[in-house]
Amino acid sequence: MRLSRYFLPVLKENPAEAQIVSHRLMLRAGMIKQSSAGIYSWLPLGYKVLKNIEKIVHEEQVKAGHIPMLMPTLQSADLWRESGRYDDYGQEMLRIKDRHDRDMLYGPTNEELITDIFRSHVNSYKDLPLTLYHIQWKFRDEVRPRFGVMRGREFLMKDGYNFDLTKENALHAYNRHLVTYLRTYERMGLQAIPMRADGGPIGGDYTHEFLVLAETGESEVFYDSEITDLKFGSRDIDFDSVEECQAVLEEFTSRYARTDETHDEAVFNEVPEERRRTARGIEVGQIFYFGTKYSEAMNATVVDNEGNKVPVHMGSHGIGVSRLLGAIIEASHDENGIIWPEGVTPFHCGIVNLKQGDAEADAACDALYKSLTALGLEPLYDDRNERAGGKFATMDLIGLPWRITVGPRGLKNGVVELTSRRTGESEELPPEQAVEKIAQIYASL
RNA sequence: CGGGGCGUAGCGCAGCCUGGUAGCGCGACGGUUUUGGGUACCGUAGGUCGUAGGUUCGAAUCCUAUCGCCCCGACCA
Repeated sequence: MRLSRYFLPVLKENPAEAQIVSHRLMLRAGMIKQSSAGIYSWLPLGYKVLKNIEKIVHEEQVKAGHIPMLMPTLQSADLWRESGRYDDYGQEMLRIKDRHDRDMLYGPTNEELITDIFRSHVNSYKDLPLTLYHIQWKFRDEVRPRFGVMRGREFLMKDGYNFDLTKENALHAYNRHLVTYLRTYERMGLQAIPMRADGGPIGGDYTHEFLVLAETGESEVFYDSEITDLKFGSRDIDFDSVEECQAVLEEFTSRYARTDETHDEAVFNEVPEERRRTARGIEVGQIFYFGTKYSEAMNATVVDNEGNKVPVHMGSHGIGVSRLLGAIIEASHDENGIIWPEGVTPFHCGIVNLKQGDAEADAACDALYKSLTALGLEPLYDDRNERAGGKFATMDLIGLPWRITVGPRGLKNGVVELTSRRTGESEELPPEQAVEKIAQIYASL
């Protein structure tokens, strides 16, 4: 993409409404525009990152055998009356009447809908196990939306639901989700720590929240410092293997790690003092096993191998897709702007032409652009007639992890400059080597 | 929902107390200049001061109502 033809409304000054760094940077980098309290338009750059995150979530779910689908945002109140949550949910639920005066609602979550779909079409234990998920917009009418997309009223969320014959099978699904979530967050350049959580209104004894450590996090967290040394890495997991998934669960959840909701000072004090950490965290996902709570209320049953009608064991699992943008920025930025991890960056690299209009520089940039594109990479070429300082400032602000700087001075020696946004380190290379190096970096992800 | 604050040009703000021709910086646009980290100068455009009502000869300014937004707290898959 040529910047002169793109839509990237960057702001030089900080908008008054934004207090925390991710919100400020998203507004300044032209990623979002507030439409009303807690509701945002996603401008092209923000939309690109949102789609990249969504893609990673999909890929990891599909790898584990979970099946994508899509349920509507607007739901009938009837199903919610059946589960008993129409009255329980309170004012957070946006209630709407249609022209026939029927009660509708903008879904804050989808347990009711998915359970209804399940019971309509699944009757036998032979159809289990089954895990369905979707990535869809949700609406929760928060009393006080804040922190930009981190606590909006409208937000994009992946929510998945597993249906199993037995508790054991459902717990395997739980573990499988834990594994997929660890991989998902790592691919986005995040360390998200599974912490024992509170069941909340959904209930359930088995639940973990995934927390990204950040000063601006809403939850206070307590953990054993050994846990931050754990990496999932590129290990291969057989998702059908109960033992393998269970082993991952044990590896990642056996050390102390809890939010303030479940924190137990006495247990915490058993951790050696030098390893005890207190910090703040951003919740970016949660997994639940809640047994037969919804299946019983909504009559979602299967016939087992002895001919008995039994309620299915269920769990639900969520990832806050839109919230992740804020979380990633909170975890990865500096005073000049965002620093995107390679896994989610909106463009693979930037090309800065220091002297627009100089025939040699223009030609070198065009050539770089072509070679990168030919390799399947997407560069953002700043071809505006701006001064170098302005171009650098824009690139730093929008946070592309790699930048190729092209100017007449370097071209005289046959080199361009390749700069890492994260470290700020530069090296001078012939253009084709710079392209190759970037290609290698992305190929190794 | 309790407490606090703010709505004046695209963005950031001053002016309001003490009523009298609506300002500044950045940005945009045109030009000159400059060109390796937000260059300098000249010029231009852009606001019925959130909205409605009231007081007044006269309201951005005072009064009332209302809408919106932000912050702290409570709340929160």
